[in-house]
Amino acid sequence: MPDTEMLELLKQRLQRKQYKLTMQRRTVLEILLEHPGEHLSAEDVYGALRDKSSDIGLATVYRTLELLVQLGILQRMEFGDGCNRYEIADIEKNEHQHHHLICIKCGKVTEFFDDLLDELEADVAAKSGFKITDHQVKFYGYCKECQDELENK
Amino acid sequence: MPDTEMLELLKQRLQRKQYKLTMQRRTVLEILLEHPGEHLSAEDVYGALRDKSSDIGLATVYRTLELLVQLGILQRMEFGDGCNRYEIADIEKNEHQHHHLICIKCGKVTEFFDDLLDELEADVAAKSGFKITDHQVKFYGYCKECQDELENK
DNA sequence: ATGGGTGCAAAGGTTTTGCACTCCG
DNA sequence: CGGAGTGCAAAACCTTTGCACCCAT
Repeated sequence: MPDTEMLELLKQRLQRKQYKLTMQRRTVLEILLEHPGEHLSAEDVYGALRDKSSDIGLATVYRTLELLVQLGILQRMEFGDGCNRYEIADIEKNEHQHHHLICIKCGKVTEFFDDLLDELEADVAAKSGFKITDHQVKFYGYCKECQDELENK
Repeated sequence: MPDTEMLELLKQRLQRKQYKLTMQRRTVLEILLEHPGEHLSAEDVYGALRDKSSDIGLATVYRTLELLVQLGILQRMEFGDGCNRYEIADIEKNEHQHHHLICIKCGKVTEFFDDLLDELEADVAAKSGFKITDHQVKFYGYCKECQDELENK
């Protein structure tokens, strides 16, 4: 989805709930759009803002990130390093889902696209009675580089 | 796996790394074994310990829980309520994997057993080059009770 | 103009750490 | 016995909150 469409989506979803479109909200979304495939923490976003000489308070960053999650524009996640991380959500339903591969040696997080999970989701919904709206999958293991390092010792 | 076997496993894995078997470590494991299917936070464990008039410091509870995770005896997880939670890990490889269903309305967390994920895991490993050692799956949605409540309004 | 949004600083909650003392191996 | 493990309190972190001021609608 192009950046201009994302801004449009933000406007729509804010309006629907009578929220205001402020410079801060637009700028935080911009930062996330400029870092695809990364998983930014509130502090990361705050840093990126200062680099842009955009003066937005840290509390506002926290508030905005959570708001964008509520609007379904961002997805919140965490990889065990003690803080929440955010990235642009997979908006289109027919888009490939993406999961995370977390290296337990170097900590690197990479993305993996796949939709084998649809089957599992349907199965879970049928058997459990839950009405599933979202899922999150994390795989832990050793990335290629760390495997090589381990072998060369 | 019976409780006595888990204690045996703890002894083995501690010994292998030259760690000591202390009363505190045994007792924390006991607490976790006494709460199957729950997802205890450090504070929860600390509370359960005081109920048992077992006097263990909160810092030790934190240290012990992390140690047990390193030993592969516990699994760490979090459900977005701001603290880490722990439960006995699925030790046997041929055991059914268990996933978590998190109600986004009432917050209830229920377990779901399934091993459809083996297929996905193999696929991910083949395509990504990651050597996968573990995975974690969370489904978000509405539990049966909350669905009913929403319909009756 | 008016109520939601923001910035700042303070407070809150969870987890980690430093250090003297304890106790397992 | 010696060093890992523990308890306590303090510190470190991330995140939330109260309040006066600002600015989209």
